[in-house]
Amino acid sequence: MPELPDVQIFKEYLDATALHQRVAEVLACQGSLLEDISCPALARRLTGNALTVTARHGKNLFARIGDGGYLVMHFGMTGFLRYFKDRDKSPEHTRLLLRLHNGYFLAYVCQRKLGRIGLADSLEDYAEKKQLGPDALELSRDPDAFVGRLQGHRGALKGLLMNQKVIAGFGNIYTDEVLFQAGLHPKRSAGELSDPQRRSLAATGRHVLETAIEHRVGEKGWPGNWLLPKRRKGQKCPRCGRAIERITVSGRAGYYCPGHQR
DNA sequence: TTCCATGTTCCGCA
DNA sequence: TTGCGGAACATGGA
Repeated sequence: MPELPDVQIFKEYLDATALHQRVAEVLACQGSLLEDISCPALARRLTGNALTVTARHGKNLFARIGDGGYLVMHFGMTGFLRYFKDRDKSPEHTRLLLRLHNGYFLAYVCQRKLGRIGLADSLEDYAEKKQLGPDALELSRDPDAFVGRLQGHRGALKGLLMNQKVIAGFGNIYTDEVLFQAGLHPKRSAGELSDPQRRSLAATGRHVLETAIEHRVGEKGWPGNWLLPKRRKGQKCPRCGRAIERITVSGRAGYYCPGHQR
């Protein structure tokens, strides 16, 4: 689930729940998910402080610790946050569990352990360290910058959009949706696109991301004319009725409509 | 049992 | 040297 729209919703969830609540105790910590810090060191850093401000860059969620640096959370393929009052309701696969001064708990849950938790002095430092490209939502709102960012690449469009070093935020799911709505084949070479086509791709990307966030489509179900609810081989394309096909592009499964994506 | 899955990283090839 | 694509990683459900 956790691509840019999902992480934006996690951010809003954290803002509405655990934000400003001081951490009383770190009750669980999976060391293998931590980047460049130990569990005891992380616990020392968090205990007695509150998460005060949140931010997001691509698929990374940042939460400022007191007035110091940031806790950085990446959710892998299966991560999410949960805020709850009864410790017995602690979700399975909780990898970091905070007890807060108001008696509630905040859990970072990650079944497949592909997520990461770390610290950063600033968003800029972290983005540089991870070589992250500009945030996809911000970049798509600036069509000229988006066009410039895509120039000079010649690989498959799907791989390009999923490359976090080029643009941070699109994953496998939403890349399929953007290319579907843009009418572009996932294997189409990025180098073949004209600048007007790149500009149009920015508008489609912006529309998909904003719609997904505003309507919480990941939770509530996707619009019927989107690819995502039909993202299985043999389903009918909601635009032209052709059968959806599955191909492998840049090492990932891609679903597309051979009728109108070229 | 085998395959597949919304994540990133690493390695080999051109 | 750089860009691209595939394999590997950890875990569990179909």
